Amino acid sequence: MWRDKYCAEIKEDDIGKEIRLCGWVFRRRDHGGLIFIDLRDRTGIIQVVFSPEISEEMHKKAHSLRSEYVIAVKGTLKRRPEGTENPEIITGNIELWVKEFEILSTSKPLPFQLDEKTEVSEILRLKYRYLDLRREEMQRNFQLRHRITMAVRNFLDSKGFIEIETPMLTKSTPEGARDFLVPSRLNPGTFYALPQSPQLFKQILMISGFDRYFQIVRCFRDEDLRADRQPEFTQIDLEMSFVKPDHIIEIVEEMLFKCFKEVLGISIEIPFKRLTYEEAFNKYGSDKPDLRFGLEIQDISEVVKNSHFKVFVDIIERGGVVKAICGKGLASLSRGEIDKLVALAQSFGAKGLAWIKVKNGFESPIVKFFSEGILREISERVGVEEGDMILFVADTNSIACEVLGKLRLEIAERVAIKNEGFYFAWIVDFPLFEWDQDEKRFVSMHHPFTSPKDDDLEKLLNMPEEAFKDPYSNVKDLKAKAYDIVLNGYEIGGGSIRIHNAEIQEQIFKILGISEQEIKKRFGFFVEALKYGTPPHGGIALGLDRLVMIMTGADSLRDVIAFPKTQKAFCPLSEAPTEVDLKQLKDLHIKLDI
RNA sequence: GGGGUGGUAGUUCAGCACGGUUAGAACGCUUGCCUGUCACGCAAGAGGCCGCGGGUUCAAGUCCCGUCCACCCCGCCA
Repeated sequence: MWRDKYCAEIKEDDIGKEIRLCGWVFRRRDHGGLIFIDLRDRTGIIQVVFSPEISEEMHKKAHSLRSEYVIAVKGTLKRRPEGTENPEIITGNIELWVKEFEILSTSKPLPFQLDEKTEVSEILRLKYRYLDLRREEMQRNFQLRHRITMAVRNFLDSKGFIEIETPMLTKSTPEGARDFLVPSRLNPGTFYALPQSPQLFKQILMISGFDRYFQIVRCFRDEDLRADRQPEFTQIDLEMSFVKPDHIIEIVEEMLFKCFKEVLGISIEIPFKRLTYEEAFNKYGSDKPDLRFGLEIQDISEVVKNSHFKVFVDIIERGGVVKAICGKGLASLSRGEIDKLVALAQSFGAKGLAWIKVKNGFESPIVKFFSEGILREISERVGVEEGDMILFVADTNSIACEVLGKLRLEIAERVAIKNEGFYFAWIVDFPLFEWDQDEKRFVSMHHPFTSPKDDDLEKLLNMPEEAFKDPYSNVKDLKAKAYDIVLNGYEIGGGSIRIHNAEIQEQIFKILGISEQEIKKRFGFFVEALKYGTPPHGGIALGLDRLVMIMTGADSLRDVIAFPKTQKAFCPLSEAPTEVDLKQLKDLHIKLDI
């Protein structure tokens, strides 16, 4: 053994003992006479002292120490002289007087400093990720991530779940996100896909009788990246047989309760709030509402339909709505800043954005179209105070809500009104399908294996084929046994009760416009499996990375994934992706066309 | 695919609106001094393709066009 203990685990009861430590030279303070080194490992730092009075030779050698050299030291632990204690660090009352030490490894001067003083560009941090990960903040994030996964594993194990691995080389599925493809050398011209999720396999495990499955599993989606989206990410995936939505919801609530308790020492409030999809959409313009603040969207169509503002009246008459939110603190915006806000609303899909400042009365070019009574009524509904601004979008309900929902987030970002803490909610009663304008067909809102609500089963099976191609048919009204879990405005998970009946499954595929031939080719194995005694089952997948991100307070997934990718899905450390040898391509029967 | 912000010593940034001597600061690095520091201190020094390409101009870090990269967002994606 090189060492007796970790640096920050040394306590005052070791005073007087001879102790061996290993670690990295964090900071050195060379006084010529005395040399102080902050020795660092994953637990923290401790001050070690090199004095010529202890060893002339070692003191001389210590002059050559530089940042991030790896050293092993042996010496006596002493209490620091009175007045030299450092209350900022755990080991601030003690220090190790070095008798002997060895330089195990030297380091080039660093491309960036490892202290938390300056924010370093991410590309550089990722290129030298091994250095970045040495930083205390990163060490903390990954230790926390580990404790979260341990809490999850222990909890699910205690509830009788078994962890089973599913293939990484699997089958491409046409619905959902773009697949990452892997060419098969042994089967020229064919490809595996990396899993977007283990969806079908975990359902087959239910058919196999495992009853309760879970997996902490990597998933892959070849879509554009965001701060909260990486091309590969990790899910806490679980599935149970003989359950209804409430069973899944309760087990997830209990799991998260244990997780927050064990890892952060926080008792979150369960059960979580539940919102229907419709409520969430109408109040917050989103299916993942951030409930850390108010600023709810208000429908004021009734109030303004008798006003003289023709734009609003016309839209209402054509079946549209007028909705508004409180622009907290925005009355001070200049005309130019308002123009920018309007442009932002337009970039979100609105035709325009009307506004009224609340500033010594009401101030706006459109104020003349409204009576004092109407203005007061609107103000009251929207909840504006002096210094705020009322923002209106008049459009179809879905556009009005979506645009105001995005503006709501923008406003909260600007005026910092978000509460601290963890605001969970379940979003339930999702539509089973939504209309895809590009493809001119219905697509699954969740995925094609989601069970309709019991009340809608009859309707679904008797749905005439003409309805499948009609965006206004009552296909859009069918509800799913699906639930999403939302935390602080992030969707951290989603699941559903699945279809366990081949007839219903085939009907769903028909509505999706997937031909029988296609069904057979893509999902044949699965539809066949459904016919051999399938228990009712359902499950959920939680985004582990997002959960860790929120629990650590990080604002990007990149800070909780050890080796993440940039927005162009590039890994600055390994420089993947790269070109490959022609020979490799030949083996795979692939010719490039670029 | 689209919009926004940024790219200047190793790092973080200033300089750019108004083009003009030798491109600055802080931290880091190197050397020397320093026995109680802890973001140690003091002194000296090294360090620049101003992202890349083109253009305007007597003159470009600064203006114009293009391009690449990073980040944030829309589309896309559970």
